[in-house]
Amino acid sequence: MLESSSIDDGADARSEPAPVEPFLQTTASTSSLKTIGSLPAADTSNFPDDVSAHPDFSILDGHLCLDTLSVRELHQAFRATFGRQTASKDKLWLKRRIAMALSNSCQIPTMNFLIKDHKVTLITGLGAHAGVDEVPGGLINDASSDKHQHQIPQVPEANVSTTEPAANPSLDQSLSGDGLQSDHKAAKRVRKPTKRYIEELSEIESNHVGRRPSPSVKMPGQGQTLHTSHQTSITNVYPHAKVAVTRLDSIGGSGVQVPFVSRIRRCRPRENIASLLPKCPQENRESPVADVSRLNQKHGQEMESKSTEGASGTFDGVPVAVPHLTGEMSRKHHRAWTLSEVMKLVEGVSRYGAGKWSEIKRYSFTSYPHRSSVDLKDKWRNLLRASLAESSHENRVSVFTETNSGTSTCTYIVKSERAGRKASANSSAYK
DNA sequence: TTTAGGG
DNA sequence: CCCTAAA
Repeated sequence: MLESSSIDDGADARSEPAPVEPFLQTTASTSSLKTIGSLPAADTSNFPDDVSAHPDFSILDGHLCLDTLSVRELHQAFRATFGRQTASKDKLWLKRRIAMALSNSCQIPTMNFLIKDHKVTLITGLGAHAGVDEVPGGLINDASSDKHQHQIPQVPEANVSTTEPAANPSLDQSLSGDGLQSDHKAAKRVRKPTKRYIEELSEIESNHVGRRPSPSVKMPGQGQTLHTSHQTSITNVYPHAKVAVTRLDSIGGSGVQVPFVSRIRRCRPRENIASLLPKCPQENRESPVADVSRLNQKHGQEMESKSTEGASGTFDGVPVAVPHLTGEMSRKHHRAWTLSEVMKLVEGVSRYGAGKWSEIKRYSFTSYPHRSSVDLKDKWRNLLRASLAESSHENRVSVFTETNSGTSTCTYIVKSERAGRKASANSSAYK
């Protein structure tokens, strides 16, 4: 799972992985749970007191791996966690209960820790979100100043809000800065739990009493987190909390947790995928799906770099071979977003407003028939998330410039982005 | 149908 | 990307 992140961005060698990777590997993912569990908490004692000062972490330090504990030890842990005894002898239940409580008590704001030089340092929130307010504007400016001169070359960030003042309140909120976290939450449309959610809950309940759920309770979401090499969330340092079926809400690291259990995807008999992509022939009938997708991904990347003038629709009929899935479950073939697509999207958002996905799709993505309006929405959300996550662990490089009028300090915010798909470097100067 | 948001 | 509730 770790490799997948490095496959995504092939040329990632420059991103100084040296200080961080070993740390991650020893504590986070690659080493097995047993190894860590049997270690007498030596690993965790490396953490500064900021972390272990939290009451529940002291417990967690001692019992990193609940799997190895006996029932009696589990009882102790339970009592330490909940402050009361329990009569249950169900090991699984105990583990779940403890792990759930532990993970729920981890209210540590994940964005405020920086792992660097083998240490976890606490970022005292003052300037942590300095660059947030220029996310979309920076996107546009960077993209346009990079290579391409688009129809909207220097759209100031105000443009985003002036074109559609009322249409994108969420965007404006995220532009306006820090105090938005609660407001943003409140602005979200309330949503009642889905059927699947209910099913999962009931399934958990039934598993509490009965037999083991299934031997393959995999770590949820190991592969899709946004961590870059410079920062990782605290919760990721303790992957053994896998027993806790919770999942961080990823927007802004707000720490909202939601019960979650991985489950096999329900297969949906898709009608005919050929109608989506008119040009795809019937060839890859039984070709290995993974290989084909990898290849096509590469293909897309190359096209992206080749068609730097972009936007001219050279991409339309790229014969991306869609693997016609043999039989039941299928999925739209993953197509990596090209730079021109992203730029189109950004431009469209700035023109029609975030949320007008159908319009953007209609007017700006006529040459990209494979991108639905939902795709646009998803991509935009990902971009926002990425830039949010990024803005919290950007590296500041101060440059002192000697001028005749005096010495001015200019702090460049160099984004430690690895894929480098959108903004590569954003600069903001202050005195 | 479109949008928003969780998975 | 997928799925689905709301609008």
